[in-house]
Amino acid sequence: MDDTASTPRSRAREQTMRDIVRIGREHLATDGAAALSLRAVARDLGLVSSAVYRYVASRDELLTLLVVDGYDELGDAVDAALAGVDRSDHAGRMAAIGRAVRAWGLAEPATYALLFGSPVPGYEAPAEQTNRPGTRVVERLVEVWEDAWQAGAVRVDEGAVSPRRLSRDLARIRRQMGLTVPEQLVARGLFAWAALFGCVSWEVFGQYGADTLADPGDLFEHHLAALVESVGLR
Amino acid sequence: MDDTASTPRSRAREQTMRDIVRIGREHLATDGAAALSLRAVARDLGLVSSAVYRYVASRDELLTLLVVDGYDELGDAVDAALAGVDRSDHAGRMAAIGRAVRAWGLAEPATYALLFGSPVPGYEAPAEQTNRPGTRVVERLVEVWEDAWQAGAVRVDEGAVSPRRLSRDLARIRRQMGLTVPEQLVARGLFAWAALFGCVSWEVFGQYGADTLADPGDLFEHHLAALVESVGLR
DNA sequence: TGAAAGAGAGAGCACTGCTCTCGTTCCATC
DNA sequence: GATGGAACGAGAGCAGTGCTCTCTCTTTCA
Repeated sequence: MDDTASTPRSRAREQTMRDIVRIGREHLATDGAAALSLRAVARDLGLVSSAVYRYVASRDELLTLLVVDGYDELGDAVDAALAGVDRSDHAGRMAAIGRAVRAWGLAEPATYALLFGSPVPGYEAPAEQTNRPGTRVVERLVEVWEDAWQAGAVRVDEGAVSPRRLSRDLARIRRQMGLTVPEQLVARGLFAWAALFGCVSWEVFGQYGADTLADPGDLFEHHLAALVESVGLR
Repeated sequence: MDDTASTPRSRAREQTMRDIVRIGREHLATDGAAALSLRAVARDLGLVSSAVYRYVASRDELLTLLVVDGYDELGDAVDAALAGVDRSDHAGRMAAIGRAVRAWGLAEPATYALLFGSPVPGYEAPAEQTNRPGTRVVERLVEVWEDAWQAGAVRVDEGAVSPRRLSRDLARIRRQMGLTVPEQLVARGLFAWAALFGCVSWEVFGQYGADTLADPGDLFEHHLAALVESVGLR
Protein backbone atom coordinates (compact mmCIF):
# COMPACT_ATOMS: atom_id res chain seq x y z
CA MET A 1 0.00 0.00 0.00
CA ASP A 2 1.66 3.18 -1.09
CA ASP A 3 -1.57 5.07 -0.51
CA THR A 4 0.26 6.39 2.53
CA ALA A 5 2.77 8.10 0.25
CA SER A 6 -0.05 9.55 -1.87
CA THR A 7 0.25 13.21 -2.68
CA PRO A 8 -2.10 15.15 -4.95
CA ARG A 9 0.58 14.97 -7.63
CA SER A 10 1.09 11.21 -7.36
CA ARG A 11 -2.66 10.64 -7.40
CA ALA A 12 -2.98 12.78 -10.51
CA ARG A 13 -0.20 10.78 -12.07
CA GLU A 14 -1.92 7.47 -11.44
CA GLN A 15 -5.14 8.82 -12.87
CA THR A 16 -3.33 10.01 -15.97
CA MET A 17 -1.70 6.58 -16.39
CA ARG A 18 -5.12 4.95 -16.21
CA ASP A 19 -6.46 7.43 -18.74
CA ILE A 20 -3.61 6.71 -21.11
CA VAL A 21 -4.28 2.97 -20.99
CA ARG A 22 -8.02 3.52 -21.37
CA ILE A 23 -7.67 5.84 -24.36
CA GLY A 24 -4.98 3.61 -25.81
CA ARG A 25 -7.38 0.67 -25.68
CA GLU A 26 -10.06 2.71 -27.39
CA HIS A 27 -7.68 3.63 -30.20
CA LEU A 28 -6.48 0.04 -30.43
CA ALA A 29 -10.07 -1.10 -30.84
CA THR A 30 -10.93 1.44 -33.51
CA ASP A 31 -7.68 1.68 -35.47
CA GLY A 32 -5.57 -1.38 -34.61
CA ALA A 33 -2.11 -1.74 -33.17
CA ALA A 34 -0.25 -0.53 -36.24
CA ALA A 35 -2.13 2.78 -36.22
CA LEU A 36 -1.79 3.30 -32.47
CA SER A 37 -0.46 6.82 -32.14
CA LEU A 38 0.87 8.47 -29.02
CA ARG A 39 0.03 11.85 -30.50
CA ALA A 40 -3.60 10.90 -30.94
CA VAL A 41 -3.76 9.56 -27.38
CA ALA A 42 -2.26 12.85 -26.21
CA ARG A 43 -4.86 14.82 -28.13
CA ASP A 44 -7.72 12.85 -26.58
CA LEU A 45 -6.10 13.40 -23.24
CA GLY A 46 -5.94 17.16 -23.79
CA LEU A 47 -2.18 17.14 -23.69
CA VAL A 48 0.50 18.09 -26.14
CA SER A 49 2.33 15.08 -27.57
CA SER A 50 5.58 15.62 -25.72
CA ALA A 51 3.80 15.67 -22.36
CA VAL A 52 2.73 12.02 -22.52
CA TYR A 53 6.40 11.07 -22.64
CA ARG A 54 6.43 12.03 -18.96
CA TYR A 55 4.25 8.95 -18.42
CA VAL A 56 5.13 6.50 -21.15
CA ALA A 57 8.68 6.23 -22.42
CA SER A 58 7.74 5.22 -25.94
CA ARG A 59 5.05 3.87 -28.18
CA ASP A 60 6.38 0.39 -27.49
CA GLU A 61 5.94 0.87 -23.77
CA LEU A 62 2.33 1.84 -24.35
CA LEU A 63 1.93 -1.35 -26.36
CA THR A 64 3.32 -3.30 -23.41
CA LEU A 65 0.79 -1.69 -21.09
CA LEU A 66 -1.98 -2.69 -23.47
CA VAL A 67 -0.61 -6.22 -23.80
CA VAL A 68 -0.56 -6.71 -20.02
CA ASP A 69 -4.01 -5.16 -19.74
CA GLY A 70 -5.33 -7.48 -22.44
CA TYR A 71 -3.83 -10.65 -20.96
CA ASP A 72 -5.32 -9.76 -17.60
CA GLU A 73 -8.76 -9.12 -19.00
CA LEU A 74 -8.69 -12.41 -20.90
CA GLY A 75 -7.44 -14.21 -17.80
CA ASP A 76 -10.24 -12.70 -15.74
CA ALA A 77 -12.80 -13.73 -18.36
CA VAL A 78 -11.56 -17.31 -18.31
CA ASP A 79 -11.54 -17.42 -14.51
CA ALA A 80 -15.06 -16.07 -14.41
CA ALA A 81 -16.22 -18.70 -16.89
CA LEU A 82 -14.61 -21.48 -14.87
CA ALA A 83 -16.28 -20.31 -11.68
CA GLY A 84 -19.59 -21.58 -13.03
CA VAL A 85 -18.47 -25.11 -13.94
CA ASP A 86 -18.13 -27.99 -11.54
CA ARG A 87 -14.52 -28.96 -10.89
CA SER A 88 -15.21 -32.59 -11.75
CA ASP A 89 -16.71 -31.75 -15.14
CA HIS A 90 -13.39 -31.77 -16.97
CA ALA A 91 -14.73 -31.61 -20.50
CA GLY A 92 -17.12 -28.89 -19.42
CA ARG A 93 -14.28 -26.88 -17.91
CA MET A 94 -12.15 -27.20 -21.01
CA ALA A 95 -15.04 -26.14 -23.19
CA ALA A 96 -15.75 -23.22 -20.86
CA ILE A 97 -12.20 -21.99 -21.27
CA GLY A 98 -12.51 -22.27 -25.03
CA ARG A 99 -15.80 -20.41 -25.11
CA ALA A 100 -14.42 -17.67 -22.89
CA VAL A 101 -11.39 -17.20 -25.13
CA ARG A 102 -13.59 -17.07 -28.20
CA ALA A 103 -16.08 -14.66 -26.67
CA TRP A 104 -13.36 -12.33 -25.48
CA GLY A 105 -11.52 -12.49 -28.81
CA LEU A 106 -14.67 -11.60 -30.73
CA ALA A 107 -15.46 -8.79 -28.30
CA GLU A 108 -11.93 -7.36 -28.38
CA PRO A 109 -10.53 -8.30 -31.78
CA ALA A 110 -7.83 -5.64 -31.81
CA THR A 111 -6.43 -6.59 -28.41
CA TYR A 112 -6.77 -10.26 -29.33
CA ALA A 113 -4.76 -9.57 -32.48
CA LEU A 114 -2.15 -7.75 -30.44
CA LEU A 115 -1.74 -10.76 -28.14
CA PHE A 116 -2.14 -13.69 -30.52
CA GLY A 117 -1.78 -12.31 -34.03
CA SER A 118 1.20 -11.21 -36.03
CA PRO A 119 4.05 -9.98 -33.88
CA VAL A 120 4.42 -6.21 -34.13
CA PRO A 121 7.65 -5.78 -36.11
CA GLY A 122 10.48 -4.34 -34.07
CA TYR A 123 8.51 -4.83 -30.86
CA GLU A 124 9.24 -7.58 -28.41
CA ALA A 125 7.03 -7.77 -25.35
CA PRO A 126 9.30 -7.65 -22.28
CA ALA A 127 9.04 -11.11 -20.75
CA GLU A 128 9.30 -9.94 -17.15
CA GLN A 129 6.09 -7.94 -17.53
CA THR A 130 4.04 -10.12 -19.87
CA ASN A 131 5.01 -13.68 -18.96
CA ARG A 132 2.84 -14.07 -15.92
CA PRO A 133 -0.44 -12.61 -17.24
CA GLY A 134 0.32 -14.21 -20.62
CA THR A 135 0.32 -17.74 -19.23
CA ARG A 136 -2.88 -17.56 -17.24
CA VAL A 137 -5.06 -19.25 -19.85
CA VAL A 138 -2.72 -22.14 -20.57
CA GLU A 139 -2.25 -22.60 -16.83
CA ARG A 140 -5.98 -23.07 -16.45
CA LEU A 141 -6.02 -25.56 -19.30
CA VAL A 142 -3.19 -27.51 -17.71
CA GLU A 143 -5.04 -27.51 -14.40
CA VAL A 144 -8.06 -29.05 -16.07
CA TRP A 145 -6.02 -31.79 -17.72
CA GLU A 146 -4.10 -32.51 -14.52
CA ASP A 147 -7.37 -32.77 -12.57
CA ALA A 148 -8.85 -35.04 -15.21
CA TRP A 149 -5.78 -37.26 -15.23
CA GLN A 150 -5.75 -37.64 -11.48
CA ALA A 151 -9.45 -38.48 -11.59
CA GLY A 152 -8.73 -41.20 -14.17
CA ALA A 153 -10.83 -39.37 -16.74
CA VAL A 154 -8.28 -39.26 -19.55
CA ARG A 155 -7.70 -41.91 -22.17
CA VAL A 156 -4.18 -41.55 -23.49
CA ASP A 157 -1.14 -43.62 -24.48
CA GLU A 158 1.29 -43.78 -21.60
CA GLY A 159 4.39 -44.69 -23.55
CA ALA A 160 7.20 -42.18 -24.06
CA VAL A 161 6.86 -39.77 -26.93
CA SER A 162 9.26 -40.07 -29.84
CA PRO A 163 11.75 -38.79 -30.74
CA ARG A 164 13.78 -38.78 -27.57
CA ARG A 165 14.62 -35.08 -28.05
CA LEU A 166 10.93 -34.17 -27.81
CA SER A 167 10.43 -36.61 -24.96
CA ARG A 168 13.14 -34.80 -22.97
CA ASP A 169 11.47 -31.42 -23.54
CA LEU A 170 8.07 -32.77 -22.50
CA ALA A 171 9.55 -34.41 -19.42
CA ARG A 172 11.17 -31.11 -18.44
CA ILE A 173 7.87 -29.23 -18.87
CA ARG A 174 6.14 -31.89 -16.74
CA ARG A 175 8.75 -31.49 -14.04
CA GLN A 176 8.82 -27.68 -14.07
CA MET A 177 5.05 -27.48 -13.76
CA GLY A 178 4.89 -30.27 -11.19
CA LEU A 179 2.51 -32.40 -13.24
CA THR A 180 1.61 -36.04 -12.89
CA VAL A 181 0.14 -36.37 -16.39
CA PRO A 182 2.09 -38.54 -18.84
CA GLU A 183 4.22 -37.07 -21.61
CA GLN A 184 1.66 -38.01 -24.23
CA LEU A 185 -0.87 -35.82 -22.52
CA VAL A 186 1.57 -32.92 -22.35
CA ALA A 187 2.06 -33.23 -26.10
CA ARG A 188 -1.68 -33.47 -26.73
CA GLY A 189 -2.19 -30.50 -24.44
CA LEU A 190 0.23 -28.39 -26.46
CA PHE A 191 -1.69 -29.43 -29.56
CA ALA A 192 -5.06 -28.56 -28.09
CA TRP A 193 -3.72 -25.23 -26.84
CA ALA A 194 -2.41 -24.19 -30.26
CA ALA A 195 -5.42 -25.63 -32.06
CA LEU A 196 -7.90 -23.85 -29.78
CA PHE A 197 -6.33 -20.49 -30.48
CA GLY A 198 -6.13 -21.43 -34.14
CA CYS A 199 -9.90 -21.95 -34.21
CA VAL A 200 -10.53 -18.66 -32.42
CA SER A 201 -8.06 -16.76 -34.60
CA TRP A 202 -9.60 -18.21 -37.73
CA GLU A 203 -12.90 -16.70 -36.71
CA VAL A 204 -11.66 -13.42 -35.24
CA PHE A 205 -9.43 -12.81 -38.25
CA GLY A 206 -12.20 -13.66 -40.70
CA GLN A 207 -10.50 -16.57 -42.45
CA TYR A 208 -13.72 -18.54 -42.87
CA GLY A 209 -15.04 -15.94 -45.26
CA ALA A 210 -17.95 -13.61 -44.75
CA ASP A 211 -20.94 -15.65 -45.87
CA THR A 212 -19.82 -19.17 -45.16
CA LEU A 213 -21.57 -19.75 -41.86
CA ALA A 214 -24.87 -18.55 -40.48
CA ASP A 215 -23.56 -18.71 -36.91
CA PRO A 216 -19.87 -19.52 -36.47
CA GLY A 217 -20.63 -20.32 -32.84
CA ASP A 218 -22.27 -23.56 -33.95
CA LEU A 219 -19.13 -24.66 -35.69
CA PHE A 220 -17.04 -23.63 -32.70
CA GLU A 221 -19.02 -25.97 -30.47
CA HIS A 222 -18.17 -28.73 -32.88
CA HIS A 223 -14.52 -27.66 -32.74
CA LEU A 224 -14.63 -27.80 -28.94
CA ALA A 225 -15.80 -31.39 -29.10
CA ALA A 226 -12.88 -32.23 -31.37
CA LEU A 227 -10.47 -30.46 -29.02
CA VAL A 228 -11.77 -32.28 -25.94
CA GLU A 229 -11.50 -35.52 -27.87
CA SER A 230 -7.95 -34.73 -28.95
CA VAL A 231 -6.70 -34.75 -25.36
CA GLY A 232 -8.66 -37.92 -24.59
CA LEU A 233 -11.04 -36.43 -22.03
CA ARG A 234 -14.12 -38.48 -21.42
CA MET B 1 -0.48 -13.29 -74.94
CA ASP B 2 -0.19 -9.55 -75.10
CA ASP B 3 3.48 -9.91 -76.06
CA THR B 4 2.28 -8.79 -79.48
CA ALA B 5 1.28 -5.41 -78.08
CA SER B 6 4.64 -5.10 -76.33
CA THR B 7 6.42 -1.81 -76.74
CA PRO B 8 9.67 -0.83 -75.04
CA ARG B 9 7.63 1.27 -72.66
CA SER B 10 5.20 -1.51 -71.76
CA ARG B 11 8.05 -3.91 -71.23
CA ALA B 12 9.81 -1.42 -68.98
CA ARG B 13 6.56 -1.02 -67.11
CA GLU B 14 6.20 -4.73 -66.50
CA GLN B 15 9.79 -4.92 -65.33
CA THR B 16 9.21 -2.04 -62.91
CA MET B 17 6.08 -3.75 -61.56
CA ARG B 18 8.08 -6.91 -60.94
CA ASP B 19 10.80 -4.86 -59.23
CA ILE B 20 8.26 -3.17 -57.00
CA VAL B 21 6.84 -6.52 -55.85
CA ARG B 22 10.33 -7.94 -55.36
CA ILE B 23 11.57 -4.97 -53.32
CA GLY B 24 8.28 -4.85 -51.46
CA ARG B 25 8.72 -8.48 -50.44
CA GLU B 26 12.23 -7.75 -49.22
CA HIS B 27 10.99 -4.88 -47.08
CA LEU B 28 8.11 -7.00 -45.84
CA ALA B 29 10.57 -9.68 -44.77
CA THR B 30 12.90 -7.28 -42.98
CA ASP B 31 10.48 -4.75 -41.49
CA GLY B 32 7.03 -6.34 -41.51
CA ALA B 33 3.77 -5.23 -43.06
CA ALA B 34 3.14 -2.32 -40.73
CA ALA B 35 6.47 -0.75 -41.63
CA LEU B 36 6.07 -1.31 -45.36
CA SER B 37 6.80 2.07 -46.90
CA LEU B 38 6.22 3.08 -50.48
CA ARG B 39 8.87 5.75 -50.09
CA ALA B 40 11.47 3.20 -49.07
CA VAL B 41 10.51 0.97 -51.98
CA ALA B 42 10.87 3.97 -54.28
CA ARG B 43 14.32 4.72 -52.87
CA ASP B 44 15.53 1.19 -53.46
CA LEU B 45 14.11 1.43 -56.94
CA GLY B 46 16.02 4.64 -57.62
CA LEU B 47 12.80 6.60 -58.01
CA VAL B 48 11.30 9.51 -56.20
CA SER B 49 8.31 8.56 -54.06
CA SER B 50 5.68 10.14 -56.24
CA ALA B 51 6.88 8.18 -59.27
CA VAL B 52 5.85 4.79 -57.88
CA TYR B 53 2.28 6.04 -57.76
CA ARG B 54 2.36 5.68 -61.55
CA TYR B 55 2.52 1.93 -60.93
CA VAL B 56 0.77 1.32 -57.65
CA ALA B 57 -2.23 3.39 -56.66
CA SER B 58 -1.62 3.19 -52.92
CA ARG B 59 0.18 1.40 -50.16
CA ASP B 60 -2.86 -0.86 -49.85
CA GLU B 61 -2.60 -1.87 -53.48
CA LEU B 62 1.03 -2.83 -52.91
CA LEU B 63 -0.14 -4.93 -49.97
CA THR B 64 -2.63 -6.67 -52.26
CA LEU B 65 0.13 -7.47 -54.74
CA LEU B 66 2.17 -8.97 -51.92
CA VAL B 67 -0.82 -10.93 -50.60
CA VAL B 68 -1.47 -12.49 -54.00
CA ASP B 69 2.23 -13.18 -54.45
CA GLY B 70 2.39 -14.85 -51.04
CA TYR B 71 -0.68 -17.04 -51.56
CA ASP B 72 0.72 -18.19 -54.87
CA GLU B 73 4.10 -19.05 -53.42
CA LEU B 74 2.50 -20.99 -50.59
CA GLY B 75 0.20 -22.76 -53.04
CA ASP B 76 3.16 -23.71 -55.21
CA ALA B 77 5.04 -25.00 -52.17
CA VAL B 78 2.10 -27.19 -51.19
CA ASP B 79 1.67 -28.49 -54.74
CA ALA B 80 5.37 -29.31 -54.93
CA ALA B 81 5.20 -31.19 -51.64
CA LEU B 82 2.18 -33.20 -52.81
CA ALA B 83 3.92 -34.18 -56.02
CA GLY B 84 6.18 -36.49 -54.03
CA VAL B 85 3.46 -38.39 -52.17
CA ASP B 86 1.44 -41.27 -53.52
CA ARG B 87 -2.18 -40.34 -54.17
CA SER B 88 -3.42 -43.29 -52.13
CA ASP B 89 -1.40 -42.33 -49.06
CA HIS B 90 -4.02 -40.00 -47.67
CA ALA B 91 -2.50 -39.46 -44.25
CA GLY B 92 0.86 -38.89 -45.92
CA ARG B 93 -0.64 -36.31 -48.26
CA MET B 94 -2.34 -34.46 -45.43
CA ALA B 95 0.89 -34.44 -43.44
CA ALA B 96 2.81 -33.26 -46.49
CA ILE B 97 0.47 -30.29 -46.84
CA GLY B 98 0.96 -29.47 -43.17
CA ARG B 99 4.73 -29.71 -43.40
CA ALA B 100 4.77 -27.53 -46.50
CA VAL B 101 2.67 -24.84 -44.82
CA ARG B 102 4.89 -24.92 -41.75
CA ALA B 103 8.12 -24.81 -43.75
CA TRP B 104 6.93 -21.93 -45.87
CA GLY B 105 5.63 -20.04 -42.85
CA LEU B 106 8.91 -20.37 -41.03
CA ALA B 107 10.83 -19.35 -44.15
CA GLU B 108 8.60 -16.34 -44.86
CA PRO B 109 7.24 -15.25 -41.48
CA ALA B 110 6.37 -11.72 -42.57
CA THR B 111 4.37 -12.83 -45.59
CA TYR B 112 2.80 -15.61 -43.51
CA ALA B 113 1.78 -12.99 -40.95
CA LEU B 114 0.32 -10.84 -43.70
CA LEU B 115 -1.83 -13.72 -44.94
CA PHE B 116 -2.79 -15.49 -41.72
CA GLY B 117 -2.03 -13.09 -38.88
CA SER B 118 -3.78 -10.01 -37.63
CA PRO B 119 -5.74 -8.24 -40.33
CA VAL B 120 -4.08 -4.98 -41.33
CA PRO B 121 -6.42 -2.32 -39.92
CA GLY B 122 -8.22 -0.34 -42.57
CA TYR B 123 -7.11 -2.78 -45.24
CA GLU B 124 -9.41 -5.35 -46.74
CA ALA B 125 -7.92 -7.64 -49.36
CA PRO B 126 -10.07 -7.33 -52.49
CA ALA B 127 -11.81 -10.68 -52.81
CA GLU B 128 -11.74 -10.77 -56.60
CA GLN B 129 -7.95 -10.79 -56.58
CA THR B 130 -7.16 -12.82 -53.48
CA ASN B 131 -9.93 -15.41 -53.31
CA ARG B 132 -8.58 -17.84 -55.85
CA PRO B 133 -4.93 -17.98 -54.74
CA GLY B 134 -6.09 -17.78 -51.14
CA THR B 135 -8.07 -21.00 -51.30
CA ARG B 136 -5.44 -23.20 -52.95
CA VAL B 137 -4.25 -24.83 -49.72
CA VAL B 138 -7.68 -25.64 -48.33
CA GLU B 139 -8.67 -26.96 -51.75
CA ARG B 140 -5.79 -29.41 -51.61
CA LEU B 141 -6.81 -30.48 -48.13
CA VAL B 142 -10.37 -31.05 -49.28
CA GLU B 143 -9.12 -33.08 -52.22
CA VAL B 144 -7.20 -35.35 -49.86
CA TRP B 145 -10.23 -35.89 -47.64
CA GLU B 146 -12.51 -36.51 -50.59
CA ASP B 147 -10.08 -39.04 -52.03
CA ALA B 148 -9.75 -40.75 -48.67
CA TRP B 149 -13.51 -40.88 -48.24
CA GLN B 150 -14.08 -42.38 -51.66
CA ALA B 151 -11.39 -44.95 -50.93
CA GLY B 152 -13.17 -45.89 -47.71
CA ALA B 153 -10.21 -44.73 -45.67
CA VAL B 154 -12.06 -42.41 -43.30
CA ARG B 155 -13.70 -43.37 -40.04
CA VAL B 156 -16.37 -40.80 -39.24
CA ASP B 157 -19.90 -40.50 -37.94
CA GLU B 158 -22.31 -40.26 -40.80
CA GLY B 159 -25.22 -38.73 -38.97
CA ALA B 160 -26.24 -35.14 -39.54
CA VAL B 161 -24.43 -32.47 -37.59
CA SER B 162 -26.31 -30.50 -35.00
CA PRO B 163 -27.66 -27.92 -34.79
CA ARG B 164 -29.68 -27.85 -37.97
CA ARG B 165 -28.42 -24.35 -38.78
CA LEU B 166 -24.83 -25.64 -38.95
CA SER B 167 -25.97 -28.73 -40.81
CA ARG B 168 -27.50 -26.53 -43.50
CA ASP B 169 -24.25 -24.57 -43.91
CA LEU B 170 -22.18 -27.73 -44.14
CA ALA B 171 -24.59 -29.23 -46.66
CA ARG B 172 -24.30 -26.11 -48.78
CA ILE B 173 -20.50 -26.23 -48.67
CA ARG B 174 -20.63 -29.90 -49.66
CA ARG B 175 -22.88 -29.07 -52.58
CA GLN B 176 -20.95 -26.04 -53.76
CA MET B 177 -17.68 -27.95 -53.79
CA GLY B 178 -19.23 -31.07 -55.31
CA LEU B 179 -18.17 -33.35 -52.46
CA THR B 180 -19.37 -36.81 -51.55
CA VAL B 181 -17.97 -36.72 -48.00
CA PRO B 182 -20.53 -36.62 -45.17
CA GLU B 183 -21.29 -33.45 -43.22
CA GLN B 184 -19.37 -34.68 -40.21
CA LEU B 185 -16.22 -34.84 -42.29
CA VAL B 186 -16.79 -31.32 -43.61
CA ALA B 187 -17.00 -30.11 -40.03
CA ARG B 188 -13.93 -32.06 -38.99
CA GLY B 189 -12.13 -30.74 -42.05
CA LEU B 190 -12.89 -27.16 -41.07
CA PHE B 191 -11.53 -27.98 -37.63
CA ALA B 192 -8.36 -29.54 -38.98
CA TRP B 193 -7.86 -26.61 -41.35
CA ALA B 194 -8.10 -24.00 -38.59
CA ALA B 195 -6.13 -26.13 -36.15
CA LEU B 196 -3.33 -26.77 -38.63
CA PHE B 197 -2.83 -23.08 -39.19
CA GLY B 198 -3.13 -22.54 -35.47
CA CYS B 199 -0.22 -24.91 -34.87
CA VAL B 200 1.86 -23.23 -37.56
CA SER B 201 0.98 -19.73 -36.35
CA TRP B 202 1.82 -20.68 -32.78
CA GLU B 203 5.31 -21.56 -33.92
CA VAL B 204 5.84 -18.77 -36.46
CA PHE B 205 4.56 -16.16 -34.03
CA GLY B 206 6.69 -17.51 -31.20
CA GLN B 207 3.89 -18.35 -28.77
CA TYR B 208 5.61 -21.46 -27.45
CA GLY B 209 8.33 -19.34 -25.91
CA ALA B 210 11.96 -19.18 -26.85
CA ASP B 211 13.56 -22.02 -24.87
CA THR B 212 10.66 -24.43 -24.51
CA LEU B 213 11.52 -26.86 -27.28
CA ALA B 214 14.83 -28.08 -28.65
CA ASP B 215 13.31 -28.67 -32.09
CA PRO B 216 9.70 -27.53 -32.60
CA GLY B 217 9.59 -29.71 -35.69
CA ASP B 218 9.38 -32.77 -33.45
CA LEU B 219 6.29 -31.42 -31.75
CA PHE B 220 4.79 -30.47 -35.10
CA GLU B 221 5.04 -34.07 -36.26
CA HIS B 222 3.07 -35.03 -33.17
CA HIS B 223 0.55 -32.31 -34.00
CA LEU B 224 0.21 -33.70 -37.52
CA ALA B 225 -0.67 -37.10 -36.10
CA ALA B 226 -3.37 -35.49 -33.97
CA LEU B 227 -4.70 -33.59 -36.98
CA VAL B 228 -4.83 -36.69 -39.18
CA GLU B 229 -6.59 -38.49 -36.34
CA SER B 230 -9.07 -35.64 -35.91
CA VAL B 231 -10.48 -36.16 -39.41
CA GLY B 232 -10.56 -39.94 -38.94
CA LEU B 233 -8.01 -40.82 -41.62
CA ARG B 234 -6.54 -44.29 -41.23
C1' DT C 1 12.46 28.90 2.57
C1' DG C 2 14.86 27.23 -1.22
C1' DA C 3 16.66 23.52 -4.05
C1' DA C 4 15.12 19.61 -6.61
C1' DA C 5 11.94 17.18 -9.08
C1' DG C 6 7.73 16.89 -11.83
C1' DA C 7 4.73 18.58 -15.32
C1' DG C 8 3.22 20.74 -19.56
C1' DA C 9 4.10 23.56 -23.80
C1' DG C 10 6.33 24.42 -27.97
C1' DA C 11 9.75 24.06 -31.52
C1' DG C 12 12.12 21.01 -34.25
C1' DC C 13 14.03 16.68 -36.79
C1' DA C 14 13.37 12.94 -39.72
C1' DC C 15 10.07 10.12 -41.38
C1' DT C 16 5.40 8.54 -43.53
C1' DG C 17 1.30 8.38 -47.38
C1' DC C 18 -0.38 10.91 -50.78
C1' DT C 19 -1.49 14.99 -54.13
C1' DC C 20 -0.43 18.39 -57.38
C1' DT C 21 2.20 20.63 -60.89
C1' DC C 22 5.78 20.82 -64.04
C1' DG C 23 8.73 19.54 -67.95
C1' DT C 24 10.14 15.53 -70.81
C1' DT C 25 9.71 11.33 -73.48
C1' DC C 26 7.39 7.95 -75.94
C1' DC C 27 3.75 6.15 -79.01
C1' DA C 28 -0.36 5.58 -81.86
C1' DT C 29 -3.09 7.80 -85.09
C1' DC C 30 -4.14 10.99 -88.77
C1' DG D 1 6.21 11.65 -91.00
C1' DA D 2 4.25 15.19 -88.06
C1' DT D 3 1.34 15.75 -83.90
C1' DG D 4 -1.69 15.35 -79.95
C1' DG D 5 -2.12 12.76 -75.99
C1' DA D 6 -0.64 9.56 -72.74
C1' DA D 7 2.94 7.97 -69.73
C1' DC D 8 6.71 9.15 -66.89
C1' DG D 9 9.86 11.10 -63.38
C1' DA D 10 11.03 15.05 -60.40
C1' DG D 11 9.99 18.23 -56.99
C1' DA D 12 7.28 20.82 -53.75
C1' DG D 13 3.93 20.53 -50.44
C1' DC D 14 0.30 18.94 -46.82
C1' DA D 15 -0.91 16.58 -42.81
C1' DG D 16 0.35 13.20 -40.05
C1' DT D 17 3.85 10.17 -37.13
C1' DG D 18 7.65 9.08 -33.05
C1' DC D 19 10.68 11.27 -30.41
C1' DT D 20 14.06 14.95 -28.38
C1' DC D 21 15.25 19.23 -26.47
C1' DT D 22 14.52 23.42 -24.17
C1' DC D 23 11.87 26.50 -21.60
C1' DT D 24 8.65 27.81 -17.88
C1' DC D 25 5.79 27.01 -14.08
C1' DT D 26 4.28 24.27 -10.06
C1' DT D 27 4.65 20.95 -6.54
C1' DT D 28 7.24 18.51 -3.12
C1' DC D 29 10.26 17.80 0.54
C1' DA D 30 14.27 18.53 3.42
